Amino acid sequence: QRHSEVLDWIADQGLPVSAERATVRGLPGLLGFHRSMGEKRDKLRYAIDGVVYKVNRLDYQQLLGFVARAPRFAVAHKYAPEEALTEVIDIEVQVGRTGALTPVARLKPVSVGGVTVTNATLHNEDEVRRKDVWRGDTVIVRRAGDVIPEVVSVSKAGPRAPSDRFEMPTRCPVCGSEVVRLEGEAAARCTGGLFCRAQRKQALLHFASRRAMDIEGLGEKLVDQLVDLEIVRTPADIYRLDPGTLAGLERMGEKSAQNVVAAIEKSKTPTLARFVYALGIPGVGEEVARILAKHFVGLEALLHADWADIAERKKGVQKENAARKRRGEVALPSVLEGIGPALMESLEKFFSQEHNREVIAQLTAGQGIRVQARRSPSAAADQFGGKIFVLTGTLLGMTRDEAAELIRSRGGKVVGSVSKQTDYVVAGDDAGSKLEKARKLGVAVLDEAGLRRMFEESKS
DNA sequence: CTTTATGACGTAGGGAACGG
DNA sequence: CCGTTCCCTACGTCATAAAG
Repeated sequence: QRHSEVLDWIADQGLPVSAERATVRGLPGLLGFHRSMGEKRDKLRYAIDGVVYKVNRLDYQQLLGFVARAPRFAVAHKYAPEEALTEVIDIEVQVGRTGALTPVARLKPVSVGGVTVTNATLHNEDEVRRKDVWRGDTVIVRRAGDVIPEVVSVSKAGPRAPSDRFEMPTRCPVCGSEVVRLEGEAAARCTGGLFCRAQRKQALLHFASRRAMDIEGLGEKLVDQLVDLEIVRTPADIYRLDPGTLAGLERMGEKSAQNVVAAIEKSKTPTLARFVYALGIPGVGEEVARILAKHFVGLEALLHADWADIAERKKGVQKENAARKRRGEVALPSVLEGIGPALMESLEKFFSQEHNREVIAQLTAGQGIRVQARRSPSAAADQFGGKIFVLTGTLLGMTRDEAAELIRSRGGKVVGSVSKQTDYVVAGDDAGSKLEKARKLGVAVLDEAGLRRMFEESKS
């Protein structure tokens, strides 16, 4: 957090101390500690990027709890990241998976915070205007949070010729399709869809990625070759690859080709959630895909969904619930909770395009991909009946992702932080604060063996 | 309105395997 | 055999979307 945000945060806690009066290891004031550590920073035998303040009373910690990614009883106060001056050699445009055109500053290589920075995203057209960055300008660069390169501001405007100004192209630099920027959106987008090489490549990479179809070895360079040589046009073509074709490509030997083919074979029985995520529908990430997979029995049901009707019903339920709330009655379950109008429109659009339906048909009918149907509500599937799990520490026999999937498949829910709502905390090696919190709240704690025993029980 | 969740972005660094 | 190339992931911030 930045300085002012930290002050706000401390003020917001409603604690009986102020930032200046709170003490840390005998030093007066959090900010004083921050300052004194800042002075010692260079002399330390290790690198630090800031200081963490924690509320050191367990009852206050409990009160404050957690949000998804962070505790609310602790906050990082970072030192201003190192900055450097460099020149903007060019501002180019990148085409992403969803067609978004992202301006990227190509920089004269410069060392910032221990790494050499040569590129920095400028996010979108408005951002370029706001920072008023032109080609040839000298800019201040830093690594936001000491990680991601960022152009802070222009330090000295270069000799600016009219052609040095960044203009968002009106035609996609890769496929030449029209570029549009929709009302209220920050991104300008290529309308070429999957006919655009750049979008096709990104879509294929996403399709194959670990959290989607998990085809190991199908990376950027390989996809580049496959698309440029027109060996692969759609995800379905991936499943037509044979070792001979692959082995003929650059940097691909017999071994690599075999490995890729084996990985492709292994990917043929995805869960519905993974398959939907792999399709790369705009706005549909892992979480939304999971919600859809839970709601629809299988792929067929999803393909035949009447989105206008669902949106209508959702609105109806929301209205009814507002009325019920006024009357103090129990609310009805929401229709497709977590999926609003914007996402429904995106889904409707994706599934109404003939091209997309064709690819899905090829994958499932032609290439033998069997999307796992949801299991019928057997005893096993419902074993955990909505019980809430938190995973912490390192598991030995399985990864945390695998454990999470197993729990979900049995009707359990996996969340990121421990609260009174949590039913079980599964603690692996080196479990930290979550385990402490579970003990504090009296939440049941399982070790890996205990979790496995629960899985075993569900089989019988 | 506020709060919460999520995806996109760039670089380093480690493991696997290519190819001379 | 060994230098080189490729794949993959973590990390922090911000924009955006949904729900409260």
